[in-house]
Amino acid sequence: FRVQTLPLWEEGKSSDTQKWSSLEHKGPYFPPEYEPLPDNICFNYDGQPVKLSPVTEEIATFYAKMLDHEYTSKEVFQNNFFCDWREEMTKEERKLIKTLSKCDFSQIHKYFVEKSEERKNMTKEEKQVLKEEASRLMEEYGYCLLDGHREKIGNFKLEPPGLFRGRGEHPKMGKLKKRIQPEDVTINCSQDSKIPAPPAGHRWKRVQHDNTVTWLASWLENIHGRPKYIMLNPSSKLKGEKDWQKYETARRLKMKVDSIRKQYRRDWTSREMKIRQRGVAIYFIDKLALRAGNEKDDESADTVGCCSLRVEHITLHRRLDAQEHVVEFDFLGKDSIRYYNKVPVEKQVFKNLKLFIKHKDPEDDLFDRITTVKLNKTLNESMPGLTAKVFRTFNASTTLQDQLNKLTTGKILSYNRANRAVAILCNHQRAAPKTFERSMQLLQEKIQKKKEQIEEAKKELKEAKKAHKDAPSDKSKKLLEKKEKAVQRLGEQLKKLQLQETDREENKVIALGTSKLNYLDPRISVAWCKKHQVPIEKIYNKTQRDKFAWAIDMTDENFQF
DNA sequence: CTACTGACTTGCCATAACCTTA
DNA sequence: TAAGGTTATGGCAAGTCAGTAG
Repeated sequence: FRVQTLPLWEEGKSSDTQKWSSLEHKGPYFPPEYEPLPDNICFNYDGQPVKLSPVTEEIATFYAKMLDHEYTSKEVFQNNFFCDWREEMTKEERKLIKTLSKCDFSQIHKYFVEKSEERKNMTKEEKQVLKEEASRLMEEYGYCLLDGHREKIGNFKLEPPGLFRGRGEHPKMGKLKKRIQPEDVTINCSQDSKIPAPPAGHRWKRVQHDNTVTWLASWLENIHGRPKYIMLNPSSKLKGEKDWQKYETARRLKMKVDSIRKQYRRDWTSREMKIRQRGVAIYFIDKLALRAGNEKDDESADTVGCCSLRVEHITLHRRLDAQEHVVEFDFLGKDSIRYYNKVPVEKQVFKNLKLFIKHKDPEDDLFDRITTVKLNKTLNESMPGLTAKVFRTFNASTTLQDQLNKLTTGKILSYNRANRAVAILCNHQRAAPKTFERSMQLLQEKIQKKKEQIEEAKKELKEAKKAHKDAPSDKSKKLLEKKEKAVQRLGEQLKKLQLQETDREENKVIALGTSKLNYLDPRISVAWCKKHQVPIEKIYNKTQRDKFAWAIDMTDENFQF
């Protein structure tokens, strides 16, 4: 028995590091074995049909399936693929197949296009069978038993082999992602639980019983040699509590942020360069919601965050568009998403930036005296648990709360607007939907139609007015009122459509999902829904409601972030 | 300090599932 | 009832950050 007097973040290590006391599961689900192509489907080399060994053929199908994608035309992709492919070939195949451009995958490609077509054209019954099969799988492998509770697993299926794509200009694009064997997989579960059985004829790499970690299984992916894990679904208690804790940390920052801001402003004039750099970096992280920006190796796409910004990523403008001390940012961030922003900054920041870039080449680090580790150490001293990413959570949630407090209408569109403000702050982008132009056009046609209807209704109203004036009667009065109402109703409908149009237009390249799922304290949204009697289903779909069950459960309408 | 590893969160996208409309 | 559009879900890549060894 222990009375909990310390706040979560100061609790002793033992309770902080132990993640469960019992864990039982079925192990990962392995993707089906490779099914060789039918004999009539042929790979051709230099105009001649070649029957490939199963291993070589499988890899060929990976490439063939991707043929419509633009990236198969990239040199890096082709070279990586061809190199890895040749390594898996038999001696004879390797001797024969020497040039990718002589490889003809078109039959294989066509075969898979037809197959996917067939799948699309399946009957309802056939689809039903598949669905049942999937739910059986989910039932068997999709859940674990954690501390006696049945919890959903996030990704119980192992990733199938294929060709690595990566995001942006990734130097490893096209490399072969190998099939994971049971012998590659480490199982984590409790000692006294039923140990999952490896597939027949195989054994696990290892079975361990480590309750200081939350994963159920892990393996090393061969592209970067980094571990991957099977973990719980966000709806689980374990993840939910962690999520709650994250927002509580952000709320503690809210109490502390004034003094932290004062401190980093003082740091701008420090005698020590590293302290000045740190002060400016934290300012960027706070003001612009930049990510920390860990160092990266050159085996991945060239992207940066705050600490890894280079001189070439900023341009300083003494004046720009009637503003003073403007910093123009232009760099690729996480997932190679472009960050482009022109920001007026404090004069002292501007001065410092000038100093930081002095005598440097474009490809030199802007902040050469600091690292994310040092920066986070400083932040942690200001407030326990504080790291760079907490600022993103804090600023995102604060923005949502402020916006919702400002907009009092309680309409979904207002909520989306607030959500959008956050997404813009965090630079959450998406590719414009393929159907965007078309759906926009459809909406505009609808609006046009509505306008015509209004014209018509107005005309009718005018006539009714005249009729009522000429020969007033109960009937004419009623008609007049009816027409007035019709005009009003149509007007409202038009307004709604136009609002929808703006909403959609503004959302064209902005992704709302990421902030909703990862940055916005769900209690803000739950409270807003309660206050305005908006059903929570309008804001959160089923998955989201499951993930935020903890917040839906505990929050009343008075919650403020 | 740096380099490296491991565990966990965050992020965009393709496609499946669903829903509306002609 | 199929076509076409929209939304939900799964997939997996790519970040963050702590810990450890040297």
